[in-house]
Amino acid sequence: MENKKTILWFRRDLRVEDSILLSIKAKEVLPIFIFDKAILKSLQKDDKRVDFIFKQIEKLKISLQKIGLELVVFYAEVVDVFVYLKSLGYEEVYASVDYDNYALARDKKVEELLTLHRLNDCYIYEPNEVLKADASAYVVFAPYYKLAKTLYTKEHALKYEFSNSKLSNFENIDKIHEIENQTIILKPFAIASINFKKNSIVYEDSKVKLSRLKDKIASYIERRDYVYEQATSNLSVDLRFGTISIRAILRELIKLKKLGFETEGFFRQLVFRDYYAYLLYHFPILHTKDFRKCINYEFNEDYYNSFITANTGIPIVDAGISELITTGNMHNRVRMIVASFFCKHLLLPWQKGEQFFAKYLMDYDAASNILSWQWSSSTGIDAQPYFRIFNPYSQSKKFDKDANYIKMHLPFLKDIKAKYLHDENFLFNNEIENYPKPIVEHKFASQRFLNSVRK
DNA sequence: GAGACTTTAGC
DNA sequence: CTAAAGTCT
Repeated sequence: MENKKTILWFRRDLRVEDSILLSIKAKEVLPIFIFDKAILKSLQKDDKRVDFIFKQIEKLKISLQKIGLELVVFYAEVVDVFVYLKSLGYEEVYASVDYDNYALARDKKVEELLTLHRLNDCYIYEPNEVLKADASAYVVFAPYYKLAKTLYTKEHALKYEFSNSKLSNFENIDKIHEIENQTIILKPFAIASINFKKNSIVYEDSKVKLSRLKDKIASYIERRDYVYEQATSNLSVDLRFGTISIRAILRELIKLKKLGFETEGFFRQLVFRDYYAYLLYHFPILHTKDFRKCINYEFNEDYYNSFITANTGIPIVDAGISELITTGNMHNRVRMIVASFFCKHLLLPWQKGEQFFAKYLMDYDAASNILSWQWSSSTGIDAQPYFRIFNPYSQSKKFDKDANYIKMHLPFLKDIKAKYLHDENFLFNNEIENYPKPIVEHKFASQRFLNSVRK
């Protein structure tokens, strides 16, 4: 290792502070980031995530310069980048783990070219760290969590320091290196060079969000489901791209605990995120297939189109879809409500809903998204029991009592009394300007779903 | 507002 | 035996 030319491949860890990648000791290192053509080609040119990532890459480049390094940015197919770097004498690459199908297939191809070292930078635990006595994986969260807690040590929250490795010599370091047909094309360092549009959104700094956790943590468990309140951490997008280290969050929790705050509820949610990545790692079939229960889905295109255009006539559902499309985010409780509605009331296959979320969510994470949809549809491992069907009206009444969330995202409903927006009878029997009547009736849809479960 | 509904891993 | 992001009566 000592004499090798080493690539540090940033992907889900777009930061300098507390980076396992930068703690790697090597003779000379080349930090890189790849705008993957295989992924980008399927996205719309104004995709908010690409804009977000580009802005993080600009920040990362500057942060790396401050410690004597540079970031080389590629716009290419991943394999083409490593063929090129191999031709320049690079022999090994370090990168954070990624367990979704696309990432696994991509990494396998990279491994055929160079030595790939995987780093567990994104999760608290290693995938084989929390296992049953017979060394198999847990399929129920409660016992997984119980063991995970007892295994948790200070080491899990360790802060990694920069190894002071020296930068490898590389030309045109300030350009974007596009590779097309084995040819390098040098382009200016701008989002237009990867054929995407700049967005005017200003993203909140992850450290600011983390510092705000102190004000939220005490009431987190009690308030996090109230969809109009800013009671959640909003850190999911930072965990997705590694603009904050999971260990930095753990250290913050340790600090808050010392100050006397009850932090376990939030910690448990972080472990849930770990657990979902762990399940996808141990049971890759979950990517696409129903695991436990099977549902006789019917793909009704009218239902689907009503759903994705926020025209189901159920206010909480349409408000959620509206939030997703306009902001790239959706409150977690609303994600559960709309996913349940999609699978159970509309009898649409969860995979279609998962893909729809994937298209818009800023914090899109394959493991969290797939496993959450599998939970909602009652088809996954440790999923919601199939007979438990969310009543969207009860849910909105409970978690958006004054309909503030609904009215924020569907402003044309602002003059309707909140209680009517949670009232199925009212919505069925009254005309609302510019708004359709509900496309399904709750009781009918629930019954239809139960009849569609293959036992 | 307490109890029924209902499944099953894991200890 | 316990636990699991709920609903309905």
